Amino acid sequence: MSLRHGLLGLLAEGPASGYDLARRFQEVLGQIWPAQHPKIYAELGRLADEGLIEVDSEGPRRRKAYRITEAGEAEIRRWLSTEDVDHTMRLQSLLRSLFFWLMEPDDLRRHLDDEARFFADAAARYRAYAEAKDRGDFGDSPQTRSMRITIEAAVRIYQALADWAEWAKTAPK
Amino acid sequence: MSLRHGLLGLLAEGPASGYDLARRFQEVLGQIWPAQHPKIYAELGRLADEGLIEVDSEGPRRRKAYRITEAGEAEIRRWLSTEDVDHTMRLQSLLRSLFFWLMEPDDLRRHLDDEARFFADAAARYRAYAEAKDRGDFGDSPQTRSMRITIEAAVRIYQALADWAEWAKTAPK
DNA sequence: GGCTCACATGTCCTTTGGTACATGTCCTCT
DNA sequence: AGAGGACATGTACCAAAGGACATGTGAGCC
Repeated sequence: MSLRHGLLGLLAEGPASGYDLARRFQEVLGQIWPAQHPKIYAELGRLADEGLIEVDSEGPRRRKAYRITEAGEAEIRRWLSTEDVDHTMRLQSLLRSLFFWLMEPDDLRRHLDDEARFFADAAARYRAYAEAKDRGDFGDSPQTRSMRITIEAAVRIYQALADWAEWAKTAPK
Repeated sequence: MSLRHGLLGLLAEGPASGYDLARRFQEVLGQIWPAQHPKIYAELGRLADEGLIEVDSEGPRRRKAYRITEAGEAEIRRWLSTEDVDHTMRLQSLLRSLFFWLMEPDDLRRHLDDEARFFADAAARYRAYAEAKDRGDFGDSPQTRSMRITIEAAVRIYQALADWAEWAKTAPK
């Protein structure tokens, strides 16, 4: 359960509403850490109950922005420095690849083309994002520097998968 | 829900018991597609109810091996060729990297060392596996050729992440 | 003034994943 | 003969994820 810590971490950057957080999850973490708004609102409620965050302001359209508390900041730091990292990935593309031998050659080629395109597009998208950051489009705070590191990981993973899909086309059937 | 199709795919290679399947999931797909035995037995029951698999043989120690049926093979093929791939990954390492700015430099360095080591070890483990396959240690069936492709993906992803962790150490804080 | 759209928050229900617990069986070693 | 360990299957429960549905609000435009 690290949605909890994902929210705390984002709130450590500054106050935000559930809506804001849902959008940030979607934009930055799209495929890498999906989170739907129902889960986010529910978790925010729980975090507030436990005193890890508190209501910062209420705005128009029932908007409710939260702010991290000292207890919350202590908790996210504790998580970052003492909890073990969960390294599971659950990549459906890899699970499927185990069963390529069941596919017709034509289907497989099409599939690998689609996969290569998808991963190359994703890599390109994150690469563009990285370049914008390097140009300074988003300023140069510690937060953006961390984000730059995250983006770099995304670029490298997607590029590795794109290369893999291309390589797989040449592998003996 | 692709545990279902993971099981069907593995059973397409030949009859196996829940225990066998749990071990194969653990060995080959360890971090890439974890599955606990309770889920596996439950899913096997459902697959049998739906006629996608059937009991092949009963052995000592209550062992029950299943065999894929024609309907089951049709279903796995249908899944492979017509269902969209789910590309979500949920990599906790990347989520955490967003919050590196909250960590003390010493903690962060230690963390990146651990991450680099973990990913490099994983890459090495899969690389050794790949080499054994290339030497022909596991024969040369279509199934092992598909497995070789899966392993190649694992090698590339883990290597990319290991390189990333090393790179992150040099990135400006 | 009314329409539409983005903003904003939530409930409810189903599926999936994971942990704990429980049980039975055969083999090997001492 | 007995102990321990790997083999083998399951139940029960809880946490997490995801989709469907519902509702209210302010801004901009025609």
